[in-house]
Amino acid sequence: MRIGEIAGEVGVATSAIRFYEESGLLPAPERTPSGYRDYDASVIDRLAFIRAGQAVGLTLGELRGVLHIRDRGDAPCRHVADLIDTRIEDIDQRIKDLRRLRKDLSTLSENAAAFDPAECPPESVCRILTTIV
Amino acid sequence: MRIGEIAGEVGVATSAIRFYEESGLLPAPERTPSGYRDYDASVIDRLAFIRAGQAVGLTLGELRGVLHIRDRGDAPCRHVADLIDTRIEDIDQRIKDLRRLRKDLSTLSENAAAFDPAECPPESVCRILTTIV
DNA sequence: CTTGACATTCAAGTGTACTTGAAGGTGTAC
DNA sequence: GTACACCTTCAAGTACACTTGAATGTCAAG
Repeated sequence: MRIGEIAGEVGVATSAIRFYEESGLLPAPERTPSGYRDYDASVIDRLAFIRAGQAVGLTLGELRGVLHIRDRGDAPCRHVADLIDTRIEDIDQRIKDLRRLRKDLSTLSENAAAFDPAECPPESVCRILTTIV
Repeated sequence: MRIGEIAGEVGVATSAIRFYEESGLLPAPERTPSGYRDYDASVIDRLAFIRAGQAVGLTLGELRGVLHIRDRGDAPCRHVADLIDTRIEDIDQRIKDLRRLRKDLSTLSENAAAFDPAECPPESVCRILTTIV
């Protein structure tokens, strides 16, 4: 299969596929006599895996690690499970940070409603923002 | 005041200050006879404003907009209030997305615990991740 | 008078995940 | 035979907010 077919099948740009090859996420495929990349269907699973990993926020670097373990012949289950758990911790922290930020912004928004622009001194640029810090 | 003093005062790198000037967030300061930047204290408020804005997730582009309004002689209150409200909407969406992602990851993590690596077929790289998609 | 901390400019690098552009070759339908 | 979609490589660009490096100049202390 040519690169365009694969791309259409998986829903990813041909440039992304070449980029993944370049980045060590996909093996270099066979070539037709004229030099076109000639994939076999297995690359579709590999791309599906990459997409699934990205969808849960794993980086290409992390996915490359998983793929290398698989390519070595081992099952990457344990490694993937660890990545997922780390990801969960990251997300919990991110949500916490965002909640706090949201609270601050709500306060700012309330302050803003109560502010009279005519009385806002120019030297601090905008008092609304600095009321919280 | 020289750039290093300002930087120390506000807690920002000298390179960042030069970058802000370059980017139109800070006016070009006076120079000493030898060519050193010679700031007056007002730049400290301006940098404090930039830091406060960044702390609530505003981009330098947005802050530049606010500063330009202030430099035109107007009070940017209204504009800042709008930016804050937009930011709040963004954050609510982000939190929603992250919650959903977290839920998916929890499911994956549970699946992972139940998987036997020995029975994981190599062709899909790692079945854990693709169980959700 | 030299050392060392500080300053200057300009260009280029950082990280992430790609995309875009240039200049060209290939495959197939009409 | 020619149009047109598709493929190739390689370099550079994108967004964001800076940092780093090179080569050089300045200031205060000892």
